Amino acid sequence: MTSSNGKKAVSKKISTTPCCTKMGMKRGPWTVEEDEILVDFIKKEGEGRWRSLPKRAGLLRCGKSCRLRWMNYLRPSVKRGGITSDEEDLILRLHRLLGNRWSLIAGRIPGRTDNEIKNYWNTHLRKKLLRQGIDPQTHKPLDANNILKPGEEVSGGKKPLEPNSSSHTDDTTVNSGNGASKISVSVFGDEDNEEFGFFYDDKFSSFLNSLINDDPFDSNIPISESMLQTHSCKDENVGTSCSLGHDKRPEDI
DNA sequence: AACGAAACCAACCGCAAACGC
DNA sequence: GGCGTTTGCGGTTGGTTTCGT
Repeated sequence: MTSSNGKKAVSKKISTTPCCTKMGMKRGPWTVEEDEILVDFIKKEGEGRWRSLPKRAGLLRCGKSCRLRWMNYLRPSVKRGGITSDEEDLILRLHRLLGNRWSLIAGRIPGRTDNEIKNYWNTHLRKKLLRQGIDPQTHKPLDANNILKPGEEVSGGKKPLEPNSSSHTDDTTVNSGNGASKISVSVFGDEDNEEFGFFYDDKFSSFLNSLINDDPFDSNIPISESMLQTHSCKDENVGTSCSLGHDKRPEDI
């Protein structure tokens, strides 16, 4: 697309059950003009009320598309450019702990979006771990037959994600839904799952901070799903929303 | 230079939770 | 509490770019 990433803005495809084309909405890559309209409007009116935003801003896009474009690309806090080795290390650590909870992972990496991290994981880190003989979902060693050798391709080609990958219950288990369900995390190798108890916000924060700074797992700090929810954040410095549940809308804050 | 394969990544979809009445 | 609407998330798609032959 032509917009800020330099790619061509070409209108194209797209599949069969569009939510936007129903109402005559435009789909596909954003143009520079559309980006400008969206940025200008949000500067004036602020984020939120995505459903009505396109109409108010004069865009022929659905609200979802506007939100996505803003969150993943147009926000000033979004950092462009390659993932650094430090960021990569952090992503690995956080993924080991949290699994495919991209928004939560992104929330701890300033300027990176969930979509970007998800893409980076699927195209780089997943393969890297496989080459090292590590299961990218469980972070456990693979058996010898499954180790990806240099130059070998991940089976499944362009479908890097395992079906139901989010539902496996090995060592990084995250129950679906929010509620009061607990997250059970084992990061200590091949031992049985560690079922952590509940604890509170400050501990979660320090836990994640220790994750960033050092190996947190020596500390045996337990982590619960409810804490992850509580730490939904709209960090000014952090590009993406990182709630597990759903954030309060801006007008509610 | 031409072609095909692989890699990359923006954007889409479906779903579930939160919200508001 | 029920119900419709809105928002946000994770998984997936497919067009474009890059790489290899």
